[in-house]
Amino acid sequence: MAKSRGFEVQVKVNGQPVEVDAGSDGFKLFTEKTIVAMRVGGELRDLAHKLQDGDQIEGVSIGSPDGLNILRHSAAHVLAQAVQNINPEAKLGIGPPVTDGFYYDFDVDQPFTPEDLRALEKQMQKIIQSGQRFVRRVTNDGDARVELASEPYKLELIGLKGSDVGDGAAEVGAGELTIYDNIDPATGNTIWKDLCRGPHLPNTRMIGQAFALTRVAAAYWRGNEKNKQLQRIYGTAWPSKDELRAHQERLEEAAKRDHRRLGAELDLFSFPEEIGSGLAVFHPKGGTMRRVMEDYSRKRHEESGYEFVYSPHITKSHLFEASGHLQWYADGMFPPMRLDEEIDEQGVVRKQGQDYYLKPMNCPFHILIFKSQSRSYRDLPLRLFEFGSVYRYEKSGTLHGLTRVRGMTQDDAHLFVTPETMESELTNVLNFVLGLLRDYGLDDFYLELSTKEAGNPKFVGDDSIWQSATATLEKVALQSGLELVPDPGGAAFYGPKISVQARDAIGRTWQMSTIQLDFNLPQRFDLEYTAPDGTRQRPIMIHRALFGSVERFFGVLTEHYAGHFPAWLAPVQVVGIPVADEFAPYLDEIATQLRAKGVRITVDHSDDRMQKKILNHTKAKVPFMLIAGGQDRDSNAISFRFLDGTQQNGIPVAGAIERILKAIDSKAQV
RNA sequence: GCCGACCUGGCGCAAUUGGUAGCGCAUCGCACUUGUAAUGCGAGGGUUAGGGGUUCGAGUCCCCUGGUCGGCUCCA
Repeated sequence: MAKSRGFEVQVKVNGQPVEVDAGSDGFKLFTEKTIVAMRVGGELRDLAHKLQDGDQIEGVSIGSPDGLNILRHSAAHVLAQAVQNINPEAKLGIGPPVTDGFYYDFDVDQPFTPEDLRALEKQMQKIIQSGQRFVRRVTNDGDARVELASEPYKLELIGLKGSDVGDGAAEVGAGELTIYDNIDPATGNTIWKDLCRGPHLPNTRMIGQAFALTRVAAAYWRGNEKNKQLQRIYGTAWPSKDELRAHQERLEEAAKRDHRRLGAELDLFSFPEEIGSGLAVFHPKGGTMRRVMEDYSRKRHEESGYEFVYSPHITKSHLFEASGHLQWYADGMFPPMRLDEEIDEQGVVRKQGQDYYLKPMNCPFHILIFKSQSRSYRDLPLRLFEFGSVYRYEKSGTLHGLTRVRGMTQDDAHLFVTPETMESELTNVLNFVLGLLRDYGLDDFYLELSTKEAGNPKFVGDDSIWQSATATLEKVALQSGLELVPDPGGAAFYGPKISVQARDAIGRTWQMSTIQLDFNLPQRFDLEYTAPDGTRQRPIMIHRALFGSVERFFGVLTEHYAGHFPAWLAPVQVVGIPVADEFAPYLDEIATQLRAKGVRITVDHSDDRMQKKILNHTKAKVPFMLIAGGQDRDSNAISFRFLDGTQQNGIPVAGAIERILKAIDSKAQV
């Protein structure tokens, strides 16, 4: 370390005062290899950044969220360099870190193939091992335009700057324009460079071996459908091979839970090609589960003051003109069926036809039920509930198993309330929703408040109405004590909403219930009730889906439980396995007793060996296996085998029945 | 909708440079009657997603349609 010549600067490192020579950089302060960057006065900087007197400094460890982003961002640069090594004609898009990894977009003539990824990984290895230094260089618009003349997308970013860039924020920050040079440590030559805000790892070598390119995809430049599609390469990078392996194992665990796979394995549902994309059929086992889910929901709704209504799947166009759906969301609806039109020989319409639409939402129907009679304030809150089948023409590329379909069943309720009761009703609804979700086994929530985006014509209705509605929702959400995350611009076109986000067993979050306030439809349909003073008043509508859609909720629960459902939901709750045929009648008799109590039980009469039966029913994830042989029959007992492989032998039949009923009743996962 | 990859008996997979479809599981039959994750033997089942083209010959090559997957966009 060079001795100071006459003056030193004082900085604070993690709050502790430290004196260093003038002109020192972060490498002087942090000798541990795990520190890859630093925060200076809160700003992320390269370790090569020169320290100033009075700087408040913290080291950024590679394993921290900031450190991981820097690692992945640097890996993205190396990927881009590798691509241009192999194909110098490739034009660079953007290359930011994302959750668990990074991507880089390229404009290339030939899309990348999976084989290209292997070659690119090798090329990246070479770059990483060559130990190139990432060196930050401040430039200006004019110079950068000259340097990057052959990179049209970078030029566009230079023109945009700061806050306008969206995803390009990793390239050009709000402050000065910078380029990172990749310097060959042996020669000092610049091997490659990229417009970038940084910071970066000091050296490519620090990326190490724990990275992988994972997939290729297309992505619109700057996320806009109207722009050219670039070819995107996704990768992942971690501080160590163990962490990379752990990440890959998490992906494998998620794949094992994939409801599309489990749906086929457990014979729950399928998507026959003959029906059409995004349209599911539920098989007997899935159907049983659905019925149980729905029945329980019905029971709880009934207890909570909801009334049950039914409405048809199709309607004449007028209803959706009145509701505004055809004006705003016709693209998301199936095209109309034109009925009753009569045309003469000359092709002239003799009788005007009628357009019928499949319904994408239930609300207009429930509104008509409200309007079927004069309403008094005594009728309110009126809570109308329906498992309503709706159809939405989702773009083919967005369909995904049961979680994104074209035909689904909403557990939909519309509540008509007075302004005075709106707040208490919203509170009730939120508590009801959370309580019911807990019964189905989800208990880790946060809330999202979706509000309108100023100036977007998609949102209909008065600003002042939006403001008061939003304020009320926020108040109710905060009272719940749950974490509340803002979602600006995420509102429905007719009003703001609270959505309940649930974390599943492996920490993924799913949007579940939504509670939406609507001041718009009551107005469009001219809804009224008579107030205590005899005046006519407009009710407020609350839209509320609890599962969201039954199909989607079914998929989420399947993934949450990995197919190992709690006994009350399991399609087959108990299976009897005789040690030999002669014990089957003994089990049949126990099965009769259990069936009388409403338990879903089968006795396996197949001529498989007992061991094979255990295998089969374990794979089918039946919560209780009841095994019976001579010892059990002699003592009027049975033996339990559970899915984790444990067993309890010689349990008296009466106790066993009680054990099973208790598990079902308590909604426990056995 | 856009880009790319893919589609072989119910399911999971094989089939050298285009040469005439195999395996495992499942299903069915027979035998076995067994104490906690696969008993043995045998049988049936595919116009290789559908259609068209190239070729003496197509699961293999080309085109169209449908569907699936990964992304982008969208998500009332």
